[in-house]
This record gives sequence, C-alpha cells and structure tokens, in this order.
Amino acid sequence: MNKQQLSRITSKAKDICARSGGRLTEKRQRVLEILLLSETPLSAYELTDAYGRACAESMPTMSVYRILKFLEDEHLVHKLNSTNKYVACARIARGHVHEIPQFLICGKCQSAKEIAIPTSIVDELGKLVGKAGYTLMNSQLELQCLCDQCSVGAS
Amino acid sequence: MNKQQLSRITSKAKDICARSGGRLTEKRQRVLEILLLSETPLSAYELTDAYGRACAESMPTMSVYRILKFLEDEHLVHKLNSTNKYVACARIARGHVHEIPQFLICGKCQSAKEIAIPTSIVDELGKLVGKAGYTLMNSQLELQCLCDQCSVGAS
DNA sequence: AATAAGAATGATATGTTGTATCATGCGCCC
DNA sequence: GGGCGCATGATACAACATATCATTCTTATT
Repeated sequence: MNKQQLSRITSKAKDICARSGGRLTEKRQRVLEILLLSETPLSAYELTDAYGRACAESMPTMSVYRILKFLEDEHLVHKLNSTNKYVACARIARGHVHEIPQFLICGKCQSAKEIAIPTSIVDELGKLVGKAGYTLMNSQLELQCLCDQCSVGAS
Repeated sequence: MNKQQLSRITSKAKDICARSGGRLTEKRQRVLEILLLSETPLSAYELTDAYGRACAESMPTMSVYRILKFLEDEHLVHKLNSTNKYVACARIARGHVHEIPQFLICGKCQSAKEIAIPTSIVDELGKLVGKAGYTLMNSQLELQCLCDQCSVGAS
C-alpha cells in the first residue's frame, strides 16, 4: 500500500467516524494505519509495541484496547476470534458496506484475507442450520487455509 | 442423558483411548463426564469449579488443561475458539469417525450443537477460497445462531 | 479569552485464559 | 520390590482483556 492509498483510506475513515458522531483522532488514526500497513493481523500487545516503534512515544495497552473497540464499533477494524488478533477492514475505501466479514487465514504465514461469501452458500448454510433447530445469525467465518505463496514454498 | 447412556459413552471412550495407547484415567473420565452432562460448553476454569463441586476434591487448573489436551488429542473433546470453551464430542458413541466438527452456538443460552456439514457446501467453500488464492484446510466452523427455544422465548 | 461539559487518554489494578517447569505420586513390568 | 514411565500436583509466569478513577484535550458558550 502506498502513501496515497493510505491517505485516501484514512480520509474515508474520518468521514465514516464523523457521520456517526465520532472522531478519528490522531492516535486512533495511527493505530488504524499500523493495521492497514501490517502484512498480518496483530494482537493488542503487538500493536502497542508497533505503536511505540512507529511513534517514538508509547501508548498504554489499555488505550490500544479502547481504540480498537472504537475502530471495531465504526467497522474499521475486525477482530479474529480464532487468533485474538485484529485486522483493518478491507472495505473502508470501497463504499464500506459492512456485511459480516469472512476471513481466510494462512496457517503458515498468518496472513488474513477478508472475502465475501456468496448469498447462495450462506442460504444453504442457513437451511442446514434450520434443520438442526437453530437460526443462523450473523457469522464471521474464519477459515484455516494455506495461501498460495506458502503452498508453493512448502511443495 | 441418563446413566446408561453415559456409561456406554465412557466405555466407548475407554476403547478409543486404549486403541491409541492412552488411558482414560478416573480424573480424565470425570472431566469428560462433566462435559457430557453440561448443557453448555465450559471454560477450563468453570470445569475446575465443576470438578471441585462434583468430586468433593479439587483439581488444579493446570491439570484440567492437561486433561483437556489429552481428551482433545483423542478427539473426545472439542474446543470452541470463539468462546474459549470446551464441549464433549457428540460422536463418541456413534462410530466416532472424527471429521472436522462444526458448531452452532446459541447466542442467548450458549448451547452448542455439533453438526456435520455436507460435502457439497464444503466443496463450494473450497472453490471460493481457491479463487481468493488460498487453499482450504480443515476448518472448524462456529456459527453464531439462536436455538429454537430461545427464538420462541424472545418472540 | 475564560470556563464548563464531555470526550479521549493515562495510570493502576485486577480478572481471565493459557503455558512452562520442576516435583511428586502411582501403576506396571520384569 | 526396584525401577521406569505416565499422570498429576504445585508454582510461576505469560498473554489477553476489562474495570475504574484521574488527567488532559476539545469544543461550545459566554
């Protein structure tokens, strides 16, 4: 991601926050930027470290959690439950229609890709769930995968 | 679950362990039984408490974790990553062909149901994942749902 | 500009989940 | 019954997360 893309996204993020009455402060923006630039999802503590390195001035972990919560509430960041790590939303710049995000997580390099799952599959899942006596709510799927690069490397 | 069902399952569990060279000791069996009898998934610490209550003698949490690991390795117990809780495998008594388990988790009463997902859906998911440049590995899905009882109650 | 209200952040403590490591107990086999 | 190996206990600590009160920064109003 280059600088121009980054500033386009953060500017969009500011709009999104403003629309809901929130403010994308400098610290919040920095946290978001670190996630946007990271190759892999980061834990709250890794983010704390990264913030310290990037900003010369450190931030208490408590604040990182608070900022992550804010960013999650604005749908700018998602949490991966299977790994307790956080990723920037991949759709901030593209209309930011926040459906339930779904993730492919590479078990080797830890990269995570946010994808959309077609309605057809969701519908099928919904039927299946219905037969089992449950009703499907919004489900963030986290699929354990290997990315193509890691597949090649391992061959 | 009545006593007869329970003893049938634990006896099957003993066979499974024996076949892989492990032993279903009394403590391991008790932990498994607590999970089998629980309406909802339990955390390791909840299990520690339940053990203390059920057995009049307490067990260090460390041992609970070790026992859970043993039971997981034997596919007698599954861990729900989205909630950090543990459930007994629903298939111990039925041949115990352990495919990847999939779970429906009720967001209201926390009940969890283990289901099988048809190959067709898994194949579709696999294709989708392939298009995104990833290869689907074994994925335990945990779908956020409402169970029928809770749906009724909420209406 | 002074000030008051509310939002954002800092500091500190603590709760929850999980692992590492060394010591002890217990069963089994020769 | 002595020794080997597995199972368990005890202790410490790491990683993840929340609660709470204090402080600082924004912003609106005068």
